[in-house]
Amino acid sequence: MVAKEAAGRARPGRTPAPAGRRARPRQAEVARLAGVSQATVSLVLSGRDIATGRPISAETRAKVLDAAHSLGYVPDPAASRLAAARNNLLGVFSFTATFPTDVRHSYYPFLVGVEQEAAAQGYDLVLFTGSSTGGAGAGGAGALNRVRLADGCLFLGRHAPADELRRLVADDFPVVHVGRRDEPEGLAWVGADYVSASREVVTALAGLGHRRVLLVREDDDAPASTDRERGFLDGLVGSGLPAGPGAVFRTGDPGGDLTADRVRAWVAEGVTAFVAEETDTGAAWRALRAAVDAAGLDCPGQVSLALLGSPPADLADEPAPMGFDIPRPALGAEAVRLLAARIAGRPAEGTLVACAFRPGATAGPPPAP
Amino acid sequence: MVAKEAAGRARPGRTPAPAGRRARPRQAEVARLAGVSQATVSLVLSGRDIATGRPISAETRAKVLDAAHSLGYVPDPAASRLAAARNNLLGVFSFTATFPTDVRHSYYPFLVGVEQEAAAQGYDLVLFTGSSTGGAGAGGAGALNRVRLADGCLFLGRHAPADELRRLVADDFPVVHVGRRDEPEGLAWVGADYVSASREVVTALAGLGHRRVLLVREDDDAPASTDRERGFLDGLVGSGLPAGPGAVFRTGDPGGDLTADRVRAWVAEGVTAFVAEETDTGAAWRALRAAVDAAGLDCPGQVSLALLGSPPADLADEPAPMGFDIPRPALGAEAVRLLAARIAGRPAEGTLVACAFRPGATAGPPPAP
DNA sequence: CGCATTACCTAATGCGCATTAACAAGCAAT
DNA sequence: ATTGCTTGTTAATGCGCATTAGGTAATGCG
Repeated sequence: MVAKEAAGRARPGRTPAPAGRRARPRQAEVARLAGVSQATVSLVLSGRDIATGRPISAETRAKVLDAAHSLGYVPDPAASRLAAARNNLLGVFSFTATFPTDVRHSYYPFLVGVEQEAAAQGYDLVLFTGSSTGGAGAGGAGALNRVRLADGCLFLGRHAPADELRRLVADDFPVVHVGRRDEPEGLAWVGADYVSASREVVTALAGLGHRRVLLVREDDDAPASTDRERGFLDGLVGSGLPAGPGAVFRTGDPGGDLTADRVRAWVAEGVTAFVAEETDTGAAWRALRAAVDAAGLDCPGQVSLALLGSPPADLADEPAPMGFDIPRPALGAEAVRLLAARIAGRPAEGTLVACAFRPGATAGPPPAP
Repeated sequence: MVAKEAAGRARPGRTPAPAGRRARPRQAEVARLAGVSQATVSLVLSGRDIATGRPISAETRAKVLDAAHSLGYVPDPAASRLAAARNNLLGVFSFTATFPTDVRHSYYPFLVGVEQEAAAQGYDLVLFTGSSTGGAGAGGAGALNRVRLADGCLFLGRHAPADELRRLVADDFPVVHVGRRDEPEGLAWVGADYVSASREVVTALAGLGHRRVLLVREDDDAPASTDRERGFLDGLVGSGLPAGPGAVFRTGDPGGDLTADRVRAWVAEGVTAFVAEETDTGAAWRALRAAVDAAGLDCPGQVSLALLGSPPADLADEPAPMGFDIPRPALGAEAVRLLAARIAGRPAEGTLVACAFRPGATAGPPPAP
């Protein structure tokens, strides 16, 4: 009961205007000062007069603008959103434990592009953090709800909760997922073209002369993994190489982990190149590198390695592996463009963005037999 | 005109309810289904019935909750905020160019504490990004305005715009600044006690036997710099050492930059220990290290170095310098506590938090003359 | 049995803004 | 003059929710 007294709003209740200086002025005050109606103020300030062909005389415009300026009027974003379903705010929600604002964070490069494009489109950004649990959940339906404060929302991460997303999509709330995603029907997304990029890497290896290539992937059926595997197999087939189930190894497969012995065995069978998928942890790549090292194999010399993605930040100073780079900033920017389209009512479907091939220094011709 | 048609809201205009499944249900729908009034729904869902001693029968409560659940009701945060001036959202605004590539993580540790404490207090977090310029600014008054979406807001950074902050404070919007700050009268803040911590470092150096100590600081009059200088000078005086203006060097001072020659000159004059202030870029510390290195001076042996703060993350693997650690997560948590108090209407003033002295490995006794 | 309590619930109102129907002029054409 | 059209402005309404001032039925008390 104390709490209600001095909340964020200057005058919560029906208390009459205070004696001294007015608190934050409303459009009504501006209107009074300018000698016009509140509706006119709204029209002028939102610039909708010209946009909607509802003209306002230059004189009136000036009066209103003067009044607003002298009173220091600023709009209430909550009220705008309530009344018009627009407040020029774009939400960004990521499903990692904490803030993706850390530079080392793998989502960071996306945000760079997101922010640029958002600014270019006249939107401000609002980041919602994923971890908090305490929130306002009256219905308990979930923390995702607060994104409705914004005009639309971007989602980052492999593990966005499908049901909550489905709900937003069903309500026709503008949502764009960064990363390909089939799950909620009708969800818009932007994704990197892992299939083509992976195919290209395999083709390059084949071009160097490799006849047996092995993919090391994690045991996780996210689209990002599936797509890479498909591109990998496509590439094998396209180059006339054997593409049986033996060409793919899942860490966690029955038969144990990725060990030096296993690598030696493969090499003995004729495998001359290894390809690892990239994930947010980079586990597959690390495991592969470790095993090859432990087996005492020289990398560009005896075996070739490639990474279907970019190396993790902490390995940035090692020689760049063959592979491809995901244009993360571009993806972020494209996501914003899609979202803006959704907000404007235009439909939007999934969009693929091409990756850039990276020759790197970890691949060469196979050793002579 | 196309735009208005399919905005974020399911049914923007006065169009009657659609034929098929209803879009996002309102309290009114819940009320209808439960056979009670909308007001009762609000009371039950907000839990305010028991809180305010306004009793609701268990039977009615159950009916309402059932209805809300079966309809999948979720509250509209914008409407909550508008009606009650509360939505359990805490804003966080930082004033560095939003996603700067090199600096960012210096605020990261704060956010860790902020997030934890916010969750503990039942708040969700919303991050506002600083750079965007395109936003809704009808009044042009500024991007800070959107923080009003939240119940209150935390501000991070040395260079928060004073006038915009003043405005929020004047409007009695709950604001807490992380970092000591005098500027807008009545602004609540939490800060680290740089004065005491810096004094302690100087005292430690004096205790090792140093008689002439020099402070290297940036040419920036933020309170964080001023406080460190004051503590530094206090420490000199307290230890009976000379504390004239010659004891402080500002990078950017007339007379040029921090060079190896200059360092040699100081050493020739009898300076045996150097102290650098910490800033978000770590520029002073970097410059000092570089100059000492270039001068060919051995660090713990010929000169002692200390850093008034923590080393930047990219230097984390070097030996830790003498200095102090700012308890950033604790500061963040304390800031949230203050902000929650402000939101609840309790007044809140500035709060200082103590830093932890760090002996480090860059300081030893001065060389024998 | 009349009146004051309590217990429980609802009608009404407004938060600040955007939108729309309606209206008031002004002016051209009939 | 009457009609029709364009231009400029306003009254009225509602977004979804919280809150306050009652209102009604059930109970207690003298």
